[in-house]
Amino acid sequence: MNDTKYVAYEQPGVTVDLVVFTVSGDALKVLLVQRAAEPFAGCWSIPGGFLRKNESLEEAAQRVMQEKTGVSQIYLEQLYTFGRVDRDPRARIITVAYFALIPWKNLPHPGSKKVADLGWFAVDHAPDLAFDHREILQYAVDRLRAKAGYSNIVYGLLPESFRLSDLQRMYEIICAEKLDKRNFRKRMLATGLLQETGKKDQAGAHRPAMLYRFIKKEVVFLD
Amino acid sequence: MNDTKYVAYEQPGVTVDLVVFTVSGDALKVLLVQRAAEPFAGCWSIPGGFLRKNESLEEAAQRVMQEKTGVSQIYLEQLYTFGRVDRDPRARIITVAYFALIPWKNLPHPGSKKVADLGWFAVDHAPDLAFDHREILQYAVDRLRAKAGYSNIVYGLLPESFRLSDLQRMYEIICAEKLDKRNFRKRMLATGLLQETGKKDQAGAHRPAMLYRFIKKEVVFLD
DNA sequence: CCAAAAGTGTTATTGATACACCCATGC
DNA sequence: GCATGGGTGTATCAATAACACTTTTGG
Repeated sequence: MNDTKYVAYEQPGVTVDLVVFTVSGDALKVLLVQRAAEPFAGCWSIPGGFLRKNESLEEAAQRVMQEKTGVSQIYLEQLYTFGRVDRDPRARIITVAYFALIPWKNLPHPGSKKVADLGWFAVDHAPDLAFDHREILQYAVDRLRAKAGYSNIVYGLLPESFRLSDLQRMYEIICAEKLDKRNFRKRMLATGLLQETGKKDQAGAHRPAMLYRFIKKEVVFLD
Repeated sequence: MNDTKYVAYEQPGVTVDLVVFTVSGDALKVLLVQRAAEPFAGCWSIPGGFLRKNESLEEAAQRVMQEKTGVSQIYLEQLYTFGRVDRDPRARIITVAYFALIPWKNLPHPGSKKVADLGWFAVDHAPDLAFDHREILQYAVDRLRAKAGYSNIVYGLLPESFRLSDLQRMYEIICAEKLDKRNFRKRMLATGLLQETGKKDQAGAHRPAMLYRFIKKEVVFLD
């Protein structure tokens, strides 16, 4: 870094935007906020906020997450930093985008809440978005899809314990392709990342399923 | 993004830092600048500069590259944005780090130049670095090594035309492992990304080598 | 007893790895 | 003629992909 002027008033604004994913029903969904003020009043957008003096980028992202969903300590990953000169018509703003994964069941009021101006949208049927948020969303979806293929990242979308068929459903929904049950189970169990809980799920008129949990609560690259 | 205050003087400074790699001899090297002023005066650091009002992040990175090496239009990729609160003792600064690849032969005065306060260092023997630049460098090296494995990214380190043995050397130096010549050639030619130039290199007391070029001048994922 | 999801192995195909000799040139 | 790097093919092994039936439960 150079020692050019440390004049803060010359500096752009810095925000943190959060692409929050969940899976509910049979769709990958993203959390959006309806804007109240101009520009783009009434338009949907990705939730975000300004970086504060005494917090790191990661802390800002966790704070925004907490403010919007009431949930903390979830999986967050820095995605990309967007800095087109005219991306905000009011002022020069650069935004550090993060993406987050959260199990549908862990959300405070699953489905019913409909807090004020927040909404969950299937990523394939999202409305028009403010600013360059369409681009940010697309970037996040691409990254999630890619990363699902070579990591255990989907653990962030599942509750503490789950059936192998739940896990398979996550992969199928995220990557939008059907998988073979036997090969899938073989491969997953071979990773050594899963552990039987000993408990069995019982819901529905069929044979009960063994419940599993992830041994590591962090992203690991497979193979 | 929220509509909280657009007060620029509350905002952190934004810089762009550039981890510039090249391969020379048998080592992966990085470009460093020796700092003149405090803090960390005399200490080596990653080159960078403040983001200007009328340039995007990418443009700023290309400008810094031009300023430091005299080279433009090279492969640049955004790496990560670093924002620890105390990463700069003077003021709150967040930095968007990029990494760049450049063929040793394309540098203005290969080796001899030694422009002022610039130097090339083997990444495995880099000196202590200012600020959090050690962390940034490590992040860049990890990314380059990983990406070499599943993309054609090394094209950025080679001149327009090159021998297959040059290409193999790049992989071996970057990933620090020896590769089998026949398997390597088979795999590379199978990607369909290489094209014979028709010309042959002639340098040295041995059979001349066919020169190849990359068909695509962009990063492509393999397999 | 019927519907619905759980659970379980084998074979075929494909891709990855290991490995050694002859060739063209400059000196 | 010898030293130097260029160029080539095959056999083995490992990973992946394709594929169908039996089990346990609730109603």
